[in-house]
Amino acid sequence: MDNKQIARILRETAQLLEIDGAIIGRYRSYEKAAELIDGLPDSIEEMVKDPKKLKELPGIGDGMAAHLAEIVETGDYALRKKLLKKYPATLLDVLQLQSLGPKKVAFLWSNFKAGTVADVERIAKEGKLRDLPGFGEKSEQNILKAVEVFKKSSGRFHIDVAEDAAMAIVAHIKKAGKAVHDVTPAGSLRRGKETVGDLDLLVTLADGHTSQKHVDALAKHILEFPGIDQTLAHGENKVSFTLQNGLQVDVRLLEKENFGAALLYFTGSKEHNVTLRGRANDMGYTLNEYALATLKAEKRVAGRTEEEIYSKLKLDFIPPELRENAGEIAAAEHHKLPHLITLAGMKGDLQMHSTASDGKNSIEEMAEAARQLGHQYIAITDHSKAVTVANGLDEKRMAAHIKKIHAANDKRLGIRLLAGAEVDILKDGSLDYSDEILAQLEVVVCSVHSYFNLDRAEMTERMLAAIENPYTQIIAHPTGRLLLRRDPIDYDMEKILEACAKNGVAMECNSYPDRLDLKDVYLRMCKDRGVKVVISTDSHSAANLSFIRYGVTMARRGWLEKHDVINTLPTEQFLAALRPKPGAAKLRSVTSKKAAARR
DNA sequence: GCCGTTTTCGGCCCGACTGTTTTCAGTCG
Repeated sequence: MDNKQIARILRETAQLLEIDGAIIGRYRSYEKAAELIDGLPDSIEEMVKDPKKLKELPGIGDGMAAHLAEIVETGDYALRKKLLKKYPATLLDVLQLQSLGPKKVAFLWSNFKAGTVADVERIAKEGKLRDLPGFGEKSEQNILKAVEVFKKSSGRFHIDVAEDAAMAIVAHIKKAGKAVHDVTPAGSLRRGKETVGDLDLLVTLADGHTSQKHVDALAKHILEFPGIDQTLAHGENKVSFTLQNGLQVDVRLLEKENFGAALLYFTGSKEHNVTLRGRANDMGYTLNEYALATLKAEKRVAGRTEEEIYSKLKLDFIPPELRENAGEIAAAEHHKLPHLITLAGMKGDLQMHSTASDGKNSIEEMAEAARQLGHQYIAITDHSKAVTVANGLDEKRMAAHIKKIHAANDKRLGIRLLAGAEVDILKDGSLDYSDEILAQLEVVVCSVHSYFNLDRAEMTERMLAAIENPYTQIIAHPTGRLLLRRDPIDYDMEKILEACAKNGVAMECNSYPDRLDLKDVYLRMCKDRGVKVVISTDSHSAANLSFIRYGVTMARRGWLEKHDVINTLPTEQFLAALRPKPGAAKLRSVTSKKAAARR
């Protein structure tokens, strides 16, 4: 059982304990243990073998160590089982409803045996909620709205949708003129999470425009944004609203003096913040969204920038993409943070489609758009024949298409065009083209588009067969996930990455906002295991090529540095870093033998 | 349940906002 799973079990325990009315400290200790384990580089499964070492971890005592041992051994533990006898697991769904917290959930459970979202909806619709203590007509309405949000979706949005909305709102707020010093997106958008639950925007007030009168006027202006569906809150320094697509937006109005503390606070993640505040306490400080201050005298020591707060906490500056409490704080303390890859470092794009299959633009149009982005090379990778719905190319068409790509390359378009294909990995793991065609391709990108539901063992075998095929160079959108729509395919990632490392096959970090596949944890595994990564867009139009910025963001979330990603290399070096073609490998070994003979 | 050079008992991150209350509990991020 990995750390994430253990952390989830502990977090669930904390929530159930809170519903159960446990005192704050008791459930906090489970939350804290979950936070700690979530961000721990070492495996708990290993650590339970040595209870003494386990108990050296802050927040792990005798009790928690015993729980952990039981969880690792049996997959569950007595306390959680006991709680789940008392309360249904579906109460955790109810707890997710906006405006319902542990107290009210417990109340509804004990008085109405309301254990599911559907139960709560029914009771609210019958109008039974409004007369209960602590409830009223308004909270009844809010709960019904929350039920709708819960039913409609996971309540999350693709990163491009969130980014577009943020840009539009920022532009609107800036129209307020000289009252606004700056507008900065924070929250999960700033951390580059692949989906965003709500938008957090920080508005810093210009000097001389900080009185409540000014703030009120500005808030009024913000609430005139044309895309607003509903205003949720309108306080002294915060306005919240939902957009017509359901995305919730929180805008905070603050003084420049507090900007750094607020940015840190509202960027999160929550777990990162909690850990930072704990560290602050240990060092004799207290940290809130206004400042870092001394605990005793409450004397302000930092707050204008994030940099000065990290510095006072004796930490290197932590890039937002890393703030997930996944070991970044320890790394910052020991000056071990990675030098993250940047968009400017990208030199090519290895997956895109043209009008030959399901793309919207010609080879030349894709080339020109890529050149304008500053790329030195791109691979045109249209679909193979198995993907009939995408007008995949059979061998004859592909042979002609390869010639067409070479011909376009000869036109000297200011960018190197590589003849590639996105070759389907068939059900049995074989590739959708003959070796003859594969040998003609300069870049062979392989991916799964069918039979997503094979069992884990079969899927692992299928992927291993594809990776061991000597023509395979890159595995595209490796888990096949579609964010908010389709779960990743299930296989043994450890085994797959081991095979990739052994065979020199690169894993794709897919930049398309619906995919963003691989996820951060797997990218980090690639790095740790020496698996090469390429960042590609999977573009289906020239406009999509700029999506590469999302891929770079994901790579940063995966702690990747320039040297981890091979399409940061110039053309010839990149080609040399790709897995050599079977013919080329033979050639190379012959020449090296000759060289050896000469010596 | 954990922790301690102010504490072995009494705290646990912290402040804003809402809605239901008439001074504050509950929720949220």
